[in-house]
Amino acid sequence: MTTPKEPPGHGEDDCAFRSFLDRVADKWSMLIVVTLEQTPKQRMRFSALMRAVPGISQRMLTTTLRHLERDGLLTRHFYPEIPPRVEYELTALGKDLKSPMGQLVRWIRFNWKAIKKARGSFDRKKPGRDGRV
Amino acid sequence: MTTPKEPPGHGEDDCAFRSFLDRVADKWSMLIVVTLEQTPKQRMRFSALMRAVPGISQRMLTTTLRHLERDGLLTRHFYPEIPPRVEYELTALGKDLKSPMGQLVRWIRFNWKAIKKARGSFDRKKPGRDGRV
DNA sequence: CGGTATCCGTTATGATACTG
DNA sequence: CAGTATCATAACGGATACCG
Repeated sequence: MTTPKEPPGHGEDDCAFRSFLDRVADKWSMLIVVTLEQTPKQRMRFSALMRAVPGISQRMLTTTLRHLERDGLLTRHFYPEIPPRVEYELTALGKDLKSPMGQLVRWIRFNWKAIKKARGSFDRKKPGRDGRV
Repeated sequence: MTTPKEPPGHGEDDCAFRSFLDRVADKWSMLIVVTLEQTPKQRMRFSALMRAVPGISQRMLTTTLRHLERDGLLTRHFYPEIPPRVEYELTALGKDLKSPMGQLVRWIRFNWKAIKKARGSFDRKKPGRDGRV
């Protein structure tokens, strides 16, 4: 974002808000937060997260975890053993976020069949306009 | 999404879920849905949305509205007057979504100062690692 | 194990110009 | 007014290789 143009009538506060929306309204961020929410131990190792969030690449997991750490939503616990062990845990702020985020994810899980159906009928009506699956 | 590669061990259901997450967990989608939620008339014209969602370009507004329409979250009412008038309104599904989505947006509005602060202290500790605003 | 660095194709998106 | 079309660019994100 980096304050692209500052739309008139809105200060940097609004722009900052947007940059957080960008971060929080992110697929991987959501999946990681709800995954950490659900684990009984409250903490998960890097490799465990990798397995728990299917489809994520090592690079995206690292990147997203750093962003979440930077935003104060989780903490990284590094144990310099051999082999090294790293555990991630939601902060108080992160635990507070898991409720609204979890609700949204649950909403999608519950309603995606309706969305799928809507997409089907929309594509049938307007074949050439937005046919991308 | 277009079913990119189907990560092993997960059916199309999971993949479909992801594609909806991608769509719903989107900055512009969220801002549009919560904007439509808040308008008293329940409906908004294209130009009104353009004004209500500061910073969005005409192209992104059109694109996002089409996606939301395709997903069955809003309906497009076209009045072939001169000049033409188009109004957008949340469907029942869209109105159902506005609650979890609104909560998330409200959470960010309420907590972004804490996030801002967290970012500041993180960047002070690790200057070279993730300096992007 | 838990990363980091790099390459590189795909997608997202802003700017601009044009139209019914 | 409410788009559509086109272009250029930035950002995303996967694959791969290497490291402490």
